[in-house]
Amino acid sequence: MPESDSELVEAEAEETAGEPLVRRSDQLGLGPLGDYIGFHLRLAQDASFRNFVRHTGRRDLRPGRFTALLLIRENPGITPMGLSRGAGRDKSTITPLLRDLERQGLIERRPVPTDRRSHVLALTPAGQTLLDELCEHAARHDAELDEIVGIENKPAFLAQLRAIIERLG
Amino acid sequence: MPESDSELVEAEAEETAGEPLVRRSDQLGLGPLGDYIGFHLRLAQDASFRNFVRHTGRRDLRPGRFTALLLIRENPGITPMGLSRGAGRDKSTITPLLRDLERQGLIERRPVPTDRRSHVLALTPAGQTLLDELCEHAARHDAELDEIVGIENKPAFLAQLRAIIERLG
DNA sequence: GCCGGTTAGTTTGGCCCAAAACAATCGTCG
DNA sequence: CGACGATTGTTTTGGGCCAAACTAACCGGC
Repeated sequence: MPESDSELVEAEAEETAGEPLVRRSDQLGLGPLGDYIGFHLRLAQDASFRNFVRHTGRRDLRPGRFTALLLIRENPGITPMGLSRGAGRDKSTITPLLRDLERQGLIERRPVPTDRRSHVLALTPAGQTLLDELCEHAARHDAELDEIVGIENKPAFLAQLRAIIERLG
Repeated sequence: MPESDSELVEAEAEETAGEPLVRRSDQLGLGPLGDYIGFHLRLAQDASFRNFVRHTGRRDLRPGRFTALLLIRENPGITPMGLSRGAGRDKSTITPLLRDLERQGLIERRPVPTDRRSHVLALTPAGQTLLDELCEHAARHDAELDEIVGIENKPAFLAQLRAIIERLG
């Protein structure tokens, strides 16, 4: 009976003292990624995004909605195309966003007499109220970022982000 | 015939010397957004993302795929969950991503004998070849970012991004 | 051995986003 | 005036991403 029913045993010899077959997920190497600005930019933006949502508590009002409402308030007479450029989003992204905001009674679209293709956007009273509330959350959220970066470093940090935004247009 | 067929004319009196009805899109105000780190983080990440795609030329291989391939190469024996944590993506995002990479013949999934729930990921030769090519594009892309930020500022800049990632994790 | 809590991976549903195709309108130039 | 190119906004299509619900498998204690 020396080797009656053993056939698939040798496959495990690989494990001895060599690398483990399965890599534990808490000791990963990043390779070149560890030094890439782009990679860290992505992770930092994700973290900031999630923190914003955590602050507002409402999952239905993401940064995109907030940006839209704020730009509408700050720029009376803005059109969807203006909003698209100001928010850095494609116009095809703006259409359903405005449709939702309008359906929720937060904004109004008014026809503009000089150009029948376009229309002008404005906050409703409900929209202003909601925006005021969101602004508080956003301010607290960004104050956290200020603290992490360090107030004294903020101007330089913002300048670097702006340089990336402009030079890579 | 002093006023034979004119009735809807008075509506235009509003335009005189007051604010224009329609805001031109090249002179937008940002309000509080102009000082928000989060807002600039989002725009910078968008710009970096688009620049990466521009460098590779291929619209089907976004940064997410690149990150996955690189982490698989850098961490032999990595599992989908490890990849999820390393790349900072939800595990439900990883599933279709791996399915596609496998269908394209770029990666392999091997069963792991000690845990029948999981499997181990590995690059195929085709995957290695493609990754090598992508690495060149990625290096050039990130070198642009280095230049924009300024090599002497890069360590501090990366440290600030990492601080955001960790403290808001 | 078995049972409750945990973990790996998949599926489903929903939002955000962009590219491309399209209709309506505008401006201009002849 | 009238035609042509540019611009506004919508729709369609396709992808990435997340959260929650689900299945299968693991692991601990009893």
